[in-house]
Amino acid sequence: MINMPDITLPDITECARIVEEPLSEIQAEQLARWFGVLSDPTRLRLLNLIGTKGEACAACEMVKPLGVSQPTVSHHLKVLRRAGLVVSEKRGQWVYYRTVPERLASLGRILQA
Amino acid sequence: MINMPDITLPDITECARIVEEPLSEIQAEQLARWFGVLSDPTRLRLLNLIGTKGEACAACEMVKPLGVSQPTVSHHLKVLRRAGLVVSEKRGQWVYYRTVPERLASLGRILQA
DNA sequence: TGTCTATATAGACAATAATCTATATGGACA
DNA sequence: TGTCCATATAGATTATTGTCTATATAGACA
Repeated sequence: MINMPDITLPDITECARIVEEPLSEIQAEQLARWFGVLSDPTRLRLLNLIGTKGEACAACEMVKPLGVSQPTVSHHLKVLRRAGLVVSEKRGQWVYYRTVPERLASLGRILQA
Repeated sequence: MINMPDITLPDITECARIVEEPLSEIQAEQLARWFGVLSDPTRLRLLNLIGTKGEACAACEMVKPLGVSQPTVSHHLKVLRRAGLVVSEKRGQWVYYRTVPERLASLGRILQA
């Protein structure tokens, strides 16, 4: 079965486009947290690795190419999962990850004027 | 005269869309730095304030509504300026800021699959 | 049911970054 | 030219976060 995000972050499309409508203090904090998820190179590489492969297994396909420890990969995958940017699915002994492109896209739209 | 960015960050459009083409370690680091600029609520509020007003003066229009000190505003404006997300122009005694929407938009496109 | 292995958690540590107060700078205008 | 005010810098402090090692968990499969 597919893991859903632990934390349901507010629907990005509800936030004003960044340079158009006024942004409340709370919205700014939520948005900042979103961008914070993307502000780490290891997480971006994980996201990219999963995205380009279509699907990737945590330990078997990510630890070695990224050159960081297994707990570090686990930690970052959790951050991505909680943000809803990836979903995971256990098959056999391994956990496979896929990206959620719509989630990324909706974040991207905030930056388009 | 208009201030240009101190640091010329790599053209975002040269980076692969995040979930499509492979991302090098260096590209990931540059991208992460970009998103890092957007990962602070105070900076997002500054960007939004400037964007919605069309133009805003540093001390006279930003310090009070944001509820942070003048040096803090100055610091964040510098970060935004160096990232090329805003440009500044001195007129009379004040420095006025404008956003650079294309710069934001190109960053946004990276997230669109 | 027991063992083995993938993944997650705990806890420590180091680096980064956001904020403040105090002070410097520099340019506008009398 | 001198004063004043907007802005920038310096330096200290605190909070956050990314990483590691060590260990726990949990579930697949013999």
